[in-house]
Amino acid sequence: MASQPLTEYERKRLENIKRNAEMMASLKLQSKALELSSATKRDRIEKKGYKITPDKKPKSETPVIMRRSLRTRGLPPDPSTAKGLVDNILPPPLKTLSTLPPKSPTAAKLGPLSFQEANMGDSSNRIFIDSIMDMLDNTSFGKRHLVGSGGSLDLDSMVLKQENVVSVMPGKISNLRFFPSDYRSMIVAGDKFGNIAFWDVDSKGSDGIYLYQLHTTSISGISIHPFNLSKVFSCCYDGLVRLLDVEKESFDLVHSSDNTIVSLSQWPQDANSICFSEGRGVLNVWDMRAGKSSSSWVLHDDRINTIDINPENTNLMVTSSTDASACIWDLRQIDAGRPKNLMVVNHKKSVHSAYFSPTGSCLATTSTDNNVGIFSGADFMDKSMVYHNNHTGWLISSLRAIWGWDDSSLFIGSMKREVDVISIEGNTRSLQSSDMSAIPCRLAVHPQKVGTLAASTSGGQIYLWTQS
DNA sequence: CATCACCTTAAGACA
DNA sequence: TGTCTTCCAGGTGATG
Repeated sequence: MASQPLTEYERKRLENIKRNAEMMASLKLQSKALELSSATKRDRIEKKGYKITPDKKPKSETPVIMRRSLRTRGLPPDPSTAKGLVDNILPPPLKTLSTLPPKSPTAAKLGPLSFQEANMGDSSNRIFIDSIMDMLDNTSFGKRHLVGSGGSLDLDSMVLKQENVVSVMPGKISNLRFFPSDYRSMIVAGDKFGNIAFWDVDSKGSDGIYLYQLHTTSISGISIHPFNLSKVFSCCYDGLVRLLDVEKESFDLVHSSDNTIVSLSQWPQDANSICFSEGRGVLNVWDMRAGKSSSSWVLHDDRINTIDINPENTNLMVTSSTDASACIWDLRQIDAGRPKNLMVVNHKKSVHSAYFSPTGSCLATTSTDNNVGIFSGADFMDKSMVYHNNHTGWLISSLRAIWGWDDSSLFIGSMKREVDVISIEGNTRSLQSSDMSAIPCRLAVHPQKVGTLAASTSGGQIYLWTQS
């Protein structure tokens, strides 16, 4: 501690901070359970009404309330949130504040989290479990990609029905995925409060949304194994990686780190390994059986935002990084202690995503330098840069171009509250709907259902586009 | 060179 | 309707 004399003001401020810290510490655990039940009900009750009329909600409180109570009660143990809380009480100097909350490595539970204690919603764990089980039992795995159906997708037939504008969770959605099931449409989404929501789209009833808090800060990645639907992983800036275990009715702890975990991926042919990025540029390959890292490489100079494995040649991995590059690696060949670098894509600014196309023969990158890079042809040598406004600021999740159901087009959210569709030739069209009242920043396509696309917002909503 | 303060931005809550 | 808070982006410009 510096030995500076404290002014009256400063002393008071410190008291407040201390008080807050104590309050948070004491509430940390129990408040979670408390939140769960209280917030839960509200959320659930509204859900239906909210679902149908996203514009207004007269008497009933929307789930958003939950967000508020969460923070007000000091649930979040992490420093950044604590800072915000203190700021509310004492406006002026945030300067010293940043130093005050000792970077506590989060108060996350370092162990499995039961459905019971993680459930933030009103929905029954039993129904959730049954739904998942039902999906596991009835999903068949044929060819994963509907390749070759080129041109079968008619954008004009894609619609956003009003009932498919749904508020599934309180916070900004940072990630979403479809379960790769031809039997059922189920979406998993993660938000900035560490919540994971499962939306069972086909359950048209009042229920169908299951909300769990697995983490303490923003979810940074979700991965579902393409052929093993029970392998649902989540990772978070809080340094944890968790795995859904339906049979044990819990979210297991796979790994905990002092560093942030930024992205996560799996190999199509191997359900016993995962890989995730950690801190500034580190990539870990994790052996699930051994319960430890089997490889760890520094691949970038800054955070790795996405990791993607080539579906055709699973030795190829592509990473995108804040260091303004995206790289393709050959995992078979180790070169100077790390995988051989086959290709570097240079952008002028941070690269927020890099994804292989469904056939694996193309690559798409998205950067805040306002370009979407498209690479095709032999060794991805045919390159084109398509201008696209990717400037989101920090309130909206960065935009990421994802591939549709074949190699012909990319989908990416637009600041104009539209979903832009970029053809591989570089032409841009867009999906528009007056029901998209917010920016659809993160997207996901249903692997088995052509024309079914989900877009998420900073307000916890999902727009589900379908083919009419 | 590394760290820090500050600003931008959209969206919901609230007055 | 206007105002206020958000907050792990990222650039810029100042400071140590």
